[in-house]
Amino acid sequence: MSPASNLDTQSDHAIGGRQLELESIDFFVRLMSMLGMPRSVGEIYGLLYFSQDSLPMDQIASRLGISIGSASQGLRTLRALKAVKTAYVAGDRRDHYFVETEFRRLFSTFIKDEIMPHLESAKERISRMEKSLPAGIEDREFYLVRIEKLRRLTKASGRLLPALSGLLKL
Amino acid sequence: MSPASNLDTQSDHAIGGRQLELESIDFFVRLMSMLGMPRSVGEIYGLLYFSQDSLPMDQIASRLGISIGSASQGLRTLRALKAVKTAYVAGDRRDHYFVETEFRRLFSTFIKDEIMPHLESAKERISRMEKSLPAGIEDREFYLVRIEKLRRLTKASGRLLPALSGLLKL
DNA sequence: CATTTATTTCAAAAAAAAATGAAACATGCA
DNA sequence: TGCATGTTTCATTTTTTTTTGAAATAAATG
Repeated sequence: MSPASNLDTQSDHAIGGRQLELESIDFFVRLMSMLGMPRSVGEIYGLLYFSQDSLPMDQIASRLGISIGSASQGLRTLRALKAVKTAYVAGDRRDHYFVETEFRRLFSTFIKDEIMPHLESAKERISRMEKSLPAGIEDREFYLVRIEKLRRLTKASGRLLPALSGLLKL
Repeated sequence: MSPASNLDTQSDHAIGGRQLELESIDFFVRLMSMLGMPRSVGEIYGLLYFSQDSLPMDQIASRLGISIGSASQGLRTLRALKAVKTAYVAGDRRDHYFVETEFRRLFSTFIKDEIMPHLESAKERISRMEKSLPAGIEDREFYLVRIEKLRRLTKASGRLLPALSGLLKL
């Protein structure tokens, strides 16, 4: 049984071939999962990536064979990442979604929203380590050196990561 | 109930205070989980990070309150990442583990082993997309442009990521 | 303003990932 | 070689994450 057997086979118009669509979904499911995103998020982005028309939520759900709950949740995630945007379509009250294809911007949001907050709390945690170091401890130097290493790691990451998307010359 | 309530409270010698140890475990559990590693891997690294002596597997397991199966599996992962090394201890046939603290090297292995293979298969997938593009398709240009964008993304990532650890000035 | 249509929310179910523990396998030692 | 100690493996259990589906909410339309 093919992995895509539950994809809606109707409404195939305006799609550059089912095979391309499947490859795209596969591609982005893997990419998103590397970034810790659930399958449905990759599926949605993958579907939209090769879609010329923007699509409403219910069509996304039915084409992918996922529930509207998943689609709603997945689209929320993608909106937060600025990975999809909505288009107005005259005479239709549904939101129509299309992808942001500038990966540079996408990663930049991802780093800002998903990584930097962790780095912030890491800094606090390192301060707590220093405080929790008993006063008259043996080999105080050993512990201080290792704590300092962590501080340098977070400092360097905090500088490097936001610069990363800028280096991405696509 | 404290999150660390199942940590072994015996054999507390040679540790710079339980609090420091707990903060360290907490720190690395989060860091590793950002890299998609299971909790146990972070726990082990966190325990070893502030340990002056190298520790055998059974002590790691009992101090963390995890099974030896988990410890074995976690140490295998850490060895593969070159994040821990083993030390010979005279008169003891057990392997004794200690951490590699050069994060630069650690990340470099991580990128090479966990990311680059995916990039490789991504390239193949992009080629397949191009092939699966129907010959006489309308708006061929639209699809080709999007495919090309993916290719540039993988190219740029393939160059940037391996260079990353070099940029990490710690 | 009642009705239809679209979307979100969230408890429950399903699926996926991780941990356990015991058996199998190694390995050093008497 | 046979025993004892240490480690890995892997089927099972537990935990965590994701999806579902139905109810609640919101929002446009006649």
